[in-house]
Amino acid sequence: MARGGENHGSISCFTCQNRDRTEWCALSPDELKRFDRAKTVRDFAPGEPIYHQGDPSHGVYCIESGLVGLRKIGADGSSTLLGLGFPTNTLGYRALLAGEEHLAGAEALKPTTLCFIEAGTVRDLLDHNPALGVQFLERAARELGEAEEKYYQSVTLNVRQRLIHLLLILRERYGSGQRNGGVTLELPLARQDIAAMIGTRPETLARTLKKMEEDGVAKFKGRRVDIPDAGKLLGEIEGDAWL
Amino acid sequence: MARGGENHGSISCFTCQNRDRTEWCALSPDELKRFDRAKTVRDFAPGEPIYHQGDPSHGVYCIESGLVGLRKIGADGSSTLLGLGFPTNTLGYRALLAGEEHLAGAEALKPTTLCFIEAGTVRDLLDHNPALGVQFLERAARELGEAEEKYYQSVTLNVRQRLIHLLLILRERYGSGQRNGGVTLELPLARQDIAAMIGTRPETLARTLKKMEEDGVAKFKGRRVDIPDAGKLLGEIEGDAWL
DNA sequence: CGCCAGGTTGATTTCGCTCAAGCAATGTGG
DNA sequence: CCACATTGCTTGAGCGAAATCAACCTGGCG
Repeated sequence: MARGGENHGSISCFTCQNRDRTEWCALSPDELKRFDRAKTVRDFAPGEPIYHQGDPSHGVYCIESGLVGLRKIGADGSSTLLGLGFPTNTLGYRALLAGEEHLAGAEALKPTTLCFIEAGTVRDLLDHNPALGVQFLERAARELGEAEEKYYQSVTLNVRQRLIHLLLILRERYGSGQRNGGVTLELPLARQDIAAMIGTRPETLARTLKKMEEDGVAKFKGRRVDIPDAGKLLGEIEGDAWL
Repeated sequence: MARGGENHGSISCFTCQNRDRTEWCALSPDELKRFDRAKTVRDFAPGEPIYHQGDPSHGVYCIESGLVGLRKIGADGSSTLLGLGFPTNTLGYRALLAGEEHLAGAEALKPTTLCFIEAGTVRDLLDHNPALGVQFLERAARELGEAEEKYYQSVTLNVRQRLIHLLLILRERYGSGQRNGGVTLELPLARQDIAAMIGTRPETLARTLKKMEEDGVAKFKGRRVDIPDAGKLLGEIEGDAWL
């Protein structure tokens, strides 16, 4: 188990590149000052837990950089990734606002830096700045739509189609186009975690990857994926509502 | 196709029994007056559509009485029920807040009365009353949790377990306890729709029901269900996080 | 070098879907 | 009132997708 770094006070919300793409863009300069003073910055190594499934919410976590996974462990020990957290995303707000426990645990999947803001501070800001509430409301509404869509896909699509959907989402962040119309991407996830993301087993995933290689729609070498013709991938899932 | 009733002005928000269990409890008397004047009341017969999948959101619908289903139709014509709307629930707020189309269509499953509030009015109230936003925020956070849980169950549980979860939810509203510790419930749904709720086919559902009867855990006569020992049902899904 | 976690492969089984037919219950028109 | 479509539900047979169980690679890494 790798150890993550400790606090480092070097990061300021005022210089944060992400800020205007987060909910916190609604804060006034005064509020931002308060927010900046109240926050705690912390680094996490891959695999390191951020909070645990079943914990009450102590506050929210704003992702500065890296990648985090929301993992739910079943009674039988099986693990499912309910979602990913990217930079600019705020984690843990759901449990805080609903007054519930965390449904899933959060852990770093890549070296990650995030800012923790204590529950009381969040609630206080929320009480005094309606615009912040609106930001979170819009965010919650969007995520609710995504969650419903994910459910719908899980009951209507097979493993191969679900995998393709995941690849297309990851392409937006980790993909790089190529001259010939193809795409290459460096996956941020291990096989096990890809399986956990689409709700299947590693064995089934391996077989699906192999079949896709045989069909010539993608090539998988370690975490590198080559997609010669993205259109062919899209063709396999056409008919789906796409966002 | 049965025709629903027309507008009837007889219902007032001031005498509405449900009001303090809805988001609109946050409205001031003044705002409520405005809300009451702006609303449109309408009856729907079973099967009648309220709004359609893919429509932009024109406003929200507050369920006064009855039952509504949120149905998503696939490219192949298959239908999935993404959720149910009970009295006191407000429908259509997600699409409005996220600025998206309706992911699913809404239709009455039982004779239903609901109040429509036009988008502009909702936005206006939201802008002037932060407490209303907080109400919707809490609601969205709760529903987000439910949606994630539903997704999780769809990838980890089999048909029988998903059916049991549904029965336990319906028991809360349609169940009546019996002297001997058993429960009887009158399902508000046809077989097809029960199947659509748990993401399976009617044939599979029929087989599952039969097996459960053979196992003596429940008896299904039409829409009436008899559960001699609720503990036995709970036993089959124990280990799950329960709310 | 040996160990171990992660990944792949193979054999088998289970679950749920598809297709097809049969069977009430309900409705409709003659 | 009866012949008959229609619709919703059940049953059966066969198939296919994915889980399971088990073995075997592979590439770090102490």
